[in-house]
Amino acid sequence: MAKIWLMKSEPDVYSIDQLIKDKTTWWTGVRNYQARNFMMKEMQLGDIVLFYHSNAEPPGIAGLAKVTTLAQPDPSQFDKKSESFDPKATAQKPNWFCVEVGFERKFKNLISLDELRKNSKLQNLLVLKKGQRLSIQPVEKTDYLEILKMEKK
DNA sequence: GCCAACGTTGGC
DNA sequence: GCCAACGTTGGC
Repeated sequence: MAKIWLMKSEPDVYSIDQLIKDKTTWWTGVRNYQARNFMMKEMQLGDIVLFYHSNAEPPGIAGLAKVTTLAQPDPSQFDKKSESFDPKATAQKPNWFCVEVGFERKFKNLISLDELRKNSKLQNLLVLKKGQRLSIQPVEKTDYLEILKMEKK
C-alpha cells in the first residue's frame, strides 16, 4: 500500500507551480540523514507526497505529488558549483540519494499551517510539532484523509 | 563517547 | 530580521 509523505520546499526555491511546468523533478539537495533514509529505504513507486511550502507566506500544503522513480544518487553532491556539493561523496560511494516526484494536483486553496493547527484531528501530524525541521516526514493515512477533507471546505 | 560550539531551518 | 530548536562537527 502506498505510503504518504510530506515534503517541504521553499517556494522561492522550488514551488508547486514549477513542478506543474516540469511535471517531474528530482528531489535533490536533501542533506539530512533521516530524510535521506526515508527516500532511500522507505519510499516506493506511487507513494503520495503532500507538497509543503515552507518559509512561505503563508506556509502550508500546496498540493499533491507522487513518487515516480525510486532513489538514485543525488547528482548535486558531485557538483562543485552546487551548494549541496559534498566533498566526501564519490561516484563509487555516494552519500546522498533522491527520488523523482511527479505532479499530481494543486489544491484550489493552499491549506495553511494555521488551518492545519486548528484541526484538532491532526494531532499526530509531525509538521505541527514545535521545532520539527525535518524536510521529509511520514504522514499517517488518517491524517492524509482528513487533510483531503479540509481541501473541499 | 561527551558535549560545547556552530550552522541551519523555518515560523513568526 | 529574530531566534528557538535542532543536527552536525570536532576537540578532548
